[in-house]
Amino acid sequence: MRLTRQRERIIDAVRGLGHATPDGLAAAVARDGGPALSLSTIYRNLEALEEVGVVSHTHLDHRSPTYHLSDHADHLHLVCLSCGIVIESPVTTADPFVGNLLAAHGFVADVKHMAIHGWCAACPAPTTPFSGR
Amino acid sequence: MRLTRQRERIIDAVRGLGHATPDGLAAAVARDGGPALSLSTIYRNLEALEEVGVVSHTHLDHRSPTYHLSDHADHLHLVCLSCGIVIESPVTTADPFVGNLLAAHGFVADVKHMAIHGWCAACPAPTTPFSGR
DNA sequence: TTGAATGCAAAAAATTTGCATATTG
DNA sequence: CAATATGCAAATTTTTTGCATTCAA
Repeated sequence: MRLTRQRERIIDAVRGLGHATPDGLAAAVARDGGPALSLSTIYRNLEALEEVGVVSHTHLDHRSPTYHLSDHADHLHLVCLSCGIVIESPVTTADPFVGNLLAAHGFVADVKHMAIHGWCAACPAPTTPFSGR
Repeated sequence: MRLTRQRERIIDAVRGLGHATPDGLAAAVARDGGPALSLSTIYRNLEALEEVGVVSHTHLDHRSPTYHLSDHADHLHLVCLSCGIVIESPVTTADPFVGNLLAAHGFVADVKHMAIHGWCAACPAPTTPFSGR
């Protein structure tokens, strides 16, 4: 795999943003001084860099995936359905749950792949057991 | 809210499919004998029916949302990243996890909103702690 | 009758793909 | 030099919106 200038810039941008969408990366890269990168280059490189293990992605919502350096992948994400804040929590928080799933279904869960949605401490959670929204 | 013929057909289709994407519903409704429904009607009605509490949606993947009757919303979903199978598990499986999140972050989790991804009993899970994919 | 609902077509938004050109190793 | 990457534009896919027409209550 070649180390191109655009790949370096993308990696730097991912590092700088922490959690970045393809679109957000395009904007960040455009801000770093160099010429803008084609969106297709960004998409193709995120895929390539993920394949090699440099970055990984999570779904914070049902829209764009967000990318981060694989070094920084040791936590799961909590997203508030009300205010949108993203909280990071150590994966160990989910250990008992992961254990239950393994015991009950033989299912090996990767709780980091998709964020857990709900309501943060600052936002009022619906009192009625969630209507599913 | 009016009970239109198309709404009845959509509700029937949701009931019949169990987990249905807007697109899948369009196909199912087209198969029930009557005339096809406009996709915009489907989208608008799913939103309206969810507002009223008749249906709710979950994200099994990062693409289309899947809808089900609210009656049938008492479980969380496990999706295999390898074969795609969808397993339903009682929400109580997540109780300890939900408790941890509340204690540690004051976060009220709705574990049903997004599916938990991982590998089912029949598929080999990556040995290396997941690379994030 | 009349406001809510539908259908259709066009607009958006997010990715993906084809292909000629440029670049790394 | 040769294979890999890039840029651009066009094609896809999914969802949303405007508007004239139809329909349930």
